[in-house]
Amino acid sequence: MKKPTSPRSGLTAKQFELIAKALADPRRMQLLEVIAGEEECPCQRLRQEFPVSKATISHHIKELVRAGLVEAHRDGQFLHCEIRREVLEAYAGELLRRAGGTSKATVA
Amino acid sequence: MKKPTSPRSGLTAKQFELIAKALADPRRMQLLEVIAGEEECPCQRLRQEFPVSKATISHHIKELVRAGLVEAHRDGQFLHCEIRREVLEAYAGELLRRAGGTSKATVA
DNA sequence: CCAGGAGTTCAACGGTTGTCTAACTGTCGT
DNA sequence: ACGACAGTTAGACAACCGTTGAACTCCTGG
Repeated sequence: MKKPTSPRSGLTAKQFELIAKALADPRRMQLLEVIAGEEECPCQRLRQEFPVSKATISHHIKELVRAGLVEAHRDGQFLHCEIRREVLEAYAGELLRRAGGTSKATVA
Repeated sequence: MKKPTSPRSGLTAKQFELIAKALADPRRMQLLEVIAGEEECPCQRLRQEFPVSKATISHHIKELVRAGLVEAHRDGQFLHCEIRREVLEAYAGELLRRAGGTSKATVA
């Protein structure tokens, strides 16, 4: 058995965990907020916004992508990040579904 | 400035962060699920459910309480845990509010 | 072709954290 | 009062993670 919890939200148990971990770091959350703020947010923008090295930015973006929270396309030498709201909403929904109990908790 | 992000959901920025971290650990999430499953869940129950030492359980519960996700009352030698759905829902709401962007994302 | 900039990868360091055992506190039944 | 049981605290250890600088690749403009 690989799926103890039924992914009614379209989220794998593993993915759910990855998202939770991705959201746990404050800096990464900030990055996500900025990415969500603009469509097709260039990676460069993030560096200007926060006092972190580009290696760190790269690392965080990789994690966000791994969690499925953002999608990254490469445009020449630039990398554009786009948030995947569906996934975030699915996470929020699954969260309430797991611990919501009596509350029907339907999101979005 | 102590509040860069306005807590429209009633969640402090700090609390938001605490909740995110509390939710990040898979085991803690499982504990929360069990707690949410029953009202007034006795601490003992959790030990039977998972193969972890009582010290670990105690630690996790402390974290959950610190995040405001559960409330614990002591009844004699027993400790009863109760989930605070309002807080969980507030977290889910704030999450979508921060990264939801275009989506209105109203929860509960 | 070459110089420079954008992003990735690597090895390393420091801090955080989940887990344990062991000792402790507090409560109940007898 | 004693012993058994529920939970807490302290200390220690291992694993993980965020962060960095440096070396690397790839793309672009001249």
